[in-house]
Amino acid sequence: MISFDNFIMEDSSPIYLQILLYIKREIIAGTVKDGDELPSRRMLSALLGVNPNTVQKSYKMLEDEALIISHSGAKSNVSLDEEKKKKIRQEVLHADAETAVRTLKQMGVTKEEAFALISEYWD
Amino acid sequence: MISFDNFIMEDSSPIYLQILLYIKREIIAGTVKDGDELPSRRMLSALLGVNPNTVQKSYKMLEDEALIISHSGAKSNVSLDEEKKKKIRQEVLHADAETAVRTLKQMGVTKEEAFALISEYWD
DNA sequence: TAAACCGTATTAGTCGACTAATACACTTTT
DNA sequence: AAAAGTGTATTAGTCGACTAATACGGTTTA
Repeated sequence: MISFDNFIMEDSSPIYLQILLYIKREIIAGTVKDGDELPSRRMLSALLGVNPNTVQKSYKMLEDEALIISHSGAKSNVSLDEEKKKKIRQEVLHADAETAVRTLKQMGVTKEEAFALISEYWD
Repeated sequence: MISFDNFIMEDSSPIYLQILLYIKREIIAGTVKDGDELPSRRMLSALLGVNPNTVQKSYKMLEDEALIISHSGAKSNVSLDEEKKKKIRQEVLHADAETAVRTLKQMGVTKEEAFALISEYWD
């Protein structure tokens, strides 16, 4: 069962996108594997304090990307192979790194200062 | 006059916040200094292709934080001292670094891999 | 001085994100 | 078989972000 212990809700970004990204990042980390069971829409919505429809929207998008499979009436499961993993790794990791570099560079931070910052906030 | 050449509009985040953050990051970079002139609401909205009210909202929030001063009828100007600069540096740089580290760590990236990633996307 | 720009404000409307309540058919569990 | 949980769908409504059009008075500029 996928854990949402480390999920932190931001504002200024749609919740359904945050849930979507959280799951994708867990897939990249390898903590979520092929066949893993997802929490039900109702359970997760109760856990996060959001509406079931919001979770449903996240799950629907994941299903449209063929990253999960929903069996009507039963639990939903993760569906992964190496190709899919490589694809979302490229997609999410790329975007996150690019965004981080772009904002840091805009603020005039040098590469060495960036390393120092990363180190500082890593622990 | 503040330049918006490097401004890239994202979706999934309110435009008025993106403009606000862009200006704060330019202040941190030092490319925007005390007394600098801001583009007028109408000019910037035309440049970015958004509604004048959206820009007005960004400027109003900057004025509420005393980072800019608006003279009714005339141009608006940046208002900075060392204390303000230190404060927003702490606010924005802190948040950006923290977000970057949190997402990278969630994806199972090690500190060394993070350095390699930053290096890769830096140029 | 007159034109052109400026900041500010108001009103109305659209649209997406999200909530709320409910229903139905299917699967699993007891 | 019955109960509980599940995915899916529908309808209605709220709320914030954003657009659109317009107006007014002050400042700058030619």
